[in-house]
Amino acid sequence: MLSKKTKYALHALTYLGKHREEKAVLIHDIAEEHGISHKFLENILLELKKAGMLGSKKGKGGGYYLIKEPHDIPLSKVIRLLDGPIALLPCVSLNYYEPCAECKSEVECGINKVMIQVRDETLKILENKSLQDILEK
Amino acid sequence: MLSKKTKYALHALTYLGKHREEKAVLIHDIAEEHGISHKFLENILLELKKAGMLGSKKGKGGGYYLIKEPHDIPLSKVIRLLDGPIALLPCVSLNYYEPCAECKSEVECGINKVMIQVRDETLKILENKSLQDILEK
DNA sequence: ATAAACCCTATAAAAAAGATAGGGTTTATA
DNA sequence: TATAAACCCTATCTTTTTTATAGGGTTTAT
Repeated sequence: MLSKKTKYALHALTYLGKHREEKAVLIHDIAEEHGISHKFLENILLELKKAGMLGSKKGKGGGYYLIKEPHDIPLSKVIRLLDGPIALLPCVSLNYYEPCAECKSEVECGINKVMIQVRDETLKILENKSLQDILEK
Repeated sequence: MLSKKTKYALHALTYLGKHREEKAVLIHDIAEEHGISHKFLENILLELKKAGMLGSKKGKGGGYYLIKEPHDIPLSKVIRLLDGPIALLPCVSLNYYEPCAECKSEVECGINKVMIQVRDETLKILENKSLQDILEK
């Protein structure tokens, strides 16, 4: 399951996407819209900013705004940033690979073979669907 | 990511599948093979048993054994039993549905639409792949 | 009888997730 | 240029979930 962090991030991005004509959107407004803690959301927006998805303007009248076109923000990127691996096993993760402690041999293991299929089908969707698709619904 | 519980369960089932000619396999043997805590694994096997996937024999000379053909144990069932929902969002889970607190309207939300696709593609694999496939590798 | 092995429930420990706190820096504007 | 608004940053606390352990109960082959 996606963490709240990721869900909040997706909702925040959606909100920003819907308010693209505005120069900057306040954390406060996004938080209120979705009933999220202001401070918790702040941390998330900061991460999104560091990852290059958002821009911000400090000071009075400041706020956050998208700096990419919605179709250039794949959902896989958001999920990986906030939640880490998309794969169901560390040993088949493309971005966060780690061996499984309880597994003697990745070559002989039959479990990872299936999980590679799941990973690939999932990525086929999440790498091709973007914020644009969420906005269009 | 799959929890250790689920991973251990899959390894245990695999072990039992490989030792089907034996009448009963000891928890101890499975635990040792994969470096798992005996007692932790015991709880897991108990859950699998209650779910009707395993049989057991008490007393000296007892142990666990499969009571279904490996191809009749879909991976989706094991995962759902130990880990719960397979879907990435509670609001698109078929077996563990719950609304998302931060979401105002499921109809208007664009996020769940994508997650339904992911769920369906994932299930297409996990409901059709079984212990048999893991054993065959 | 005894020892081996599963059965069951409760609790503890560790890790992860979620949330909060508080001050720092920047900037529009009066 | 003082002030208030708003983002920036890091640390800590709380809660929840996951992982693991403990200890005794019951069954059964020998």
